[in-house]
Amino acid sequence: MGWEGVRDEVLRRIRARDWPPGAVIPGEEALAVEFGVARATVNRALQALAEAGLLERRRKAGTRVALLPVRKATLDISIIRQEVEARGEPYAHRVLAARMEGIPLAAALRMGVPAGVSMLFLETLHLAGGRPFAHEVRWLNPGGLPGRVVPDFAGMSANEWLVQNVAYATGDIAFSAEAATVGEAAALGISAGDPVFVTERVTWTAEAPITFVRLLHGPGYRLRTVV
Amino acid sequence: MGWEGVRDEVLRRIRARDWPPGAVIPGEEALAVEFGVARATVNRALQALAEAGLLERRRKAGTRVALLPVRKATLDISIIRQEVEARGEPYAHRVLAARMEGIPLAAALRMGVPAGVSMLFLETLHLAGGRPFAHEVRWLNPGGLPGRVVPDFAGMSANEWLVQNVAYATGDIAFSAEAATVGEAAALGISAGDPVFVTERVTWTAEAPITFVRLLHGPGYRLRTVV
DNA sequence: GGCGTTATTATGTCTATACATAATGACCTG
DNA sequence: CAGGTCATTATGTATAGACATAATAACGCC
Repeated sequence: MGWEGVRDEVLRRIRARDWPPGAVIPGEEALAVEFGVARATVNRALQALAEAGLLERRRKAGTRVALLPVRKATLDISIIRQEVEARGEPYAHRVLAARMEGIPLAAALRMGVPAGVSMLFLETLHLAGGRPFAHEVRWLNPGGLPGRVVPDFAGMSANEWLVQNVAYATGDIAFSAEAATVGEAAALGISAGDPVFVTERVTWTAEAPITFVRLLHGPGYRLRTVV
Repeated sequence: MGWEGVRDEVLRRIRARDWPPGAVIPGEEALAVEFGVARATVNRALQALAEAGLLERRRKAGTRVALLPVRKATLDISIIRQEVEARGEPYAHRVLAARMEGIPLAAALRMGVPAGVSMLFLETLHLAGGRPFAHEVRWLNPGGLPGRVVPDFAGMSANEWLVQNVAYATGDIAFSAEAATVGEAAALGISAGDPVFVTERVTWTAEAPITFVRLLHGPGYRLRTVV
């Protein structure tokens, strides 16, 4: 029995309530003996279950079944082009605006910089099969970029360029539902006031804030967790 | 240097483009020698980075820096009561409807059962500080529950009861933005057509589908990733 | 009894070694 | 040259043993 086998058996016992919520389960040593494996193998299995939120582990106190397991859902944040192509539709994008501009307060707060700082403002429309798929508004901090060089984003969207050139950064993401403004509705080909799915993302490197992007998807868009 | 140290150093080299996207990085053995640790320690570090989507590993082929790293965002799916209380507001809920009913096609498709099967239909309003916080519509399969016993959900919401009693199940989650119907708007105290943030969740155990729930959050709600 | 100190203990991690597994690339054969 | 076979190789996993760490429980002191 490998560590996945141990994991599955422990999971089975949790689900079967052999070990009810809140109960302390046997120690790694005991389980290792029972399953006939090394303690390290049990450790790997229990760590995986703890990571998933089903077990709570504390040194000395032992391992217990989580009382209110926090289910962790994971989302794949992929490039919009990939997302569109995965639907079997041809991707295209149009840059609607690209200019240096002082950033407004809302964006400044999220990026943790003073309002009014000059950044590159980008407005982009992403198309799937020729129809509007997502509307993107972005502030980009040129000072945080390698070589401080910014391409025009005609050939490659900022989304994709950043992933390839400033990738491996950290960030926060928030999702919400909002009513489309007149301008947003026009870009997406919907009516003002229609509900839009909003993704807001802030990206930093260790040194500097990189970008704040606000992405709008029109009606019909669904964001799904990966299994 | 522990495995986290190795992970951080590898991450640093990726970000610094010492190892550019697509490049094959040295093998575990070589890195172990370089860092002066055991191969198992390097393995742990590289596995963590592969899990995060920054490295791609294949037996024999080696480890390479991901060309288009798929960033994985994780969400904590907590109990609504906890979510409300975390905001410092008192939680309450009201069961608006609870009756056996044949499930409609949309719910049947998502649960993978024939339409019209009789299930418990629940409509619940979750309140934060006395104001509507979320509107919940749920179909619950009594056959999948332990002892086939279903409480009334006056004292504890179905949300919380399920987590405690049928927990550790698997599920799919999808998010979208929709316009509130007249009935939904009335329940949430908003206007019909206002954008609502919709969470749809299907839950199974190994044996049977358990529940399909559609959760509506009014304007102002934001779903955030955990760091 | 209250409180600070110490011993104990379960998990966390590292090591060295070994074998398993998958996939590549070279080799061989028709 | 096409196609199949096999050796090679990097990762995947298991092992026993050891020490580190954190947190509880026991102890002793006042």
